Amino acid sequence: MLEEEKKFIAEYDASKYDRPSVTADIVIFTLDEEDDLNILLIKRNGFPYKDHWAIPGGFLEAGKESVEDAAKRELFEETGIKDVFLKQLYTFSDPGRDPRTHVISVAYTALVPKSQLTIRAGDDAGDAKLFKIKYDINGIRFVADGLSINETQLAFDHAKMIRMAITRIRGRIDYEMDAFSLLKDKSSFTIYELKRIYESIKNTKLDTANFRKAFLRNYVDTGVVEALNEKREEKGKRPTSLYAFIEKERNVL
Amino acid sequence: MLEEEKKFIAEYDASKYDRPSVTADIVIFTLDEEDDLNILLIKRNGFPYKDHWAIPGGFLEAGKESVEDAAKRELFEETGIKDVFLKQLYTFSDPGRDPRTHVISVAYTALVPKSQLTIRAGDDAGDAKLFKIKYDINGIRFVADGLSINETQLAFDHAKMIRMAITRIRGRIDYEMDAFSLLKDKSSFTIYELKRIYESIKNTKLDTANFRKAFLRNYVDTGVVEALNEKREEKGKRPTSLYAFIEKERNVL
DNA sequence: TCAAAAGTGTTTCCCATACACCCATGC
DNA sequence: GCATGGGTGTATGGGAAACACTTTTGA
Repeated sequence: MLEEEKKFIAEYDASKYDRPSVTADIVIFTLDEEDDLNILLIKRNGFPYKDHWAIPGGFLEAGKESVEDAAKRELFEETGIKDVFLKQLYTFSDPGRDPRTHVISVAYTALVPKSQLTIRAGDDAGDAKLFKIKYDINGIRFVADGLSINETQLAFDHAKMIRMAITRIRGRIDYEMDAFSLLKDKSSFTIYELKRIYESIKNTKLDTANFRKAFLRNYVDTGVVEALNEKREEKGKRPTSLYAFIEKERNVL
Repeated sequence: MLEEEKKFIAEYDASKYDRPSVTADIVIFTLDEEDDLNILLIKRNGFPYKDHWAIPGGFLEAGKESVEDAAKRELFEETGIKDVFLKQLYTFSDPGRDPRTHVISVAYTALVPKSQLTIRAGDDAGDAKLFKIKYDINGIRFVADGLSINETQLAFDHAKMIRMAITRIRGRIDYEMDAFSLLKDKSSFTIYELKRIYESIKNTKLDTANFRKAFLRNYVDTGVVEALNEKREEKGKRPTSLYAFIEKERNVL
């Protein structure tokens, strides 16, 4: 590096430009016992939007971490989860979206099997809960034991983030491997477990025969999934063939 | 709003959290006279990466504008273009990606017909040029009259941004309406002009008959494109039917 | 009459969809 | 037996790909 350049950088005064605050926010999807799509919301402890429900997230520690690392850190603090599928969704940056100051939020999507989730209310959250996602004419509703929240009641522009995350995941599921992230056990699952994940995300019923054929063609024949020569037995049912997902490097796009 | 909340916001001290700088960077694609895909690069006037080529961009004026508005402002300053198709690509936030300080860059993609581009070197740029995008075994090269730049020579992580932008646009072109943005005249174009755009972006040759059928089915039959009952005559060629793109609200996803 | 580009028709194959039907298990 | 869910076979239709062919123009 040139001397001149070293000098420039040493004397660089970042404060001459106004800087925004930056947060990482995470839309965490999971499936509940009934195979319905759920989302994790936390109840805000402080202002603004005190006592409103929101998606988890927190401020970037500038100079120390990337926003994705901040998201991972927050995710771990909020849910105890590590090594999770985290996908950048969109960056929200309207100057007025947070009443305190200009806050830019980079939203991420995480797909997590419920068995791996440890939900706990952190410092900033009075409560943390999984909510079923229900669709009606007025938009999306979030439902958990007794509680029913309309999307307009969420903090900040979090409803927009969630809507975007649902749209995105639905669009991606057919040609990406996102669905596998929601399996309880990626290295031993049945076609029908995977099918139920697809159905929950797309909010439709799928044909068994056709799903099976697509599964074999797209995943097994291409080597993404390996057929284990084992069966899982459950009472009252015919034993089911098991498959294993071969983990690959994940693309950030 | 509660009194308590008002007080909280009034007394909120944003400076207690370290904040990063934020920039908007723009990958501007266009087609040249030979229908090759081009990208706009500027030569940096100041440190860091002085005299290196980079994609245009600039700092967000925090509190005054969204990052997208900053991108539009920079785009106008650099190219004289307004009302352009701008798509958020990805947010880059590694703490070390800029030697000055932690700089988070939100990258955007713009597709602009060359006829609408007014290229001029701005305050921060010693030079601004359109470069042909060439692919070889070593990656991408950028070529303009005499100049040939390897992707590793670009400033910051801009090579990564460009590669991502190309991948994204290729993936989107078949099911989005991005290609229309590159037409000289969206309200009067031929099938073959559109076909050449597809070919440049995908870097392949397409079959005339099949492209025509897909065009009629996907765009004309769905009302996205209207068949004008006019023909454009050019010497030496059979007259070509003209079509008009019906502009719709654009989705940010 | 020839080159160049516009435009048409046909055939083949793959795949999505629909749906009827058979299989293995526990009770 | 029958309910439950696992698993198979087949018929249909539409679209993608390949390609041979015709049309209109200017030179």
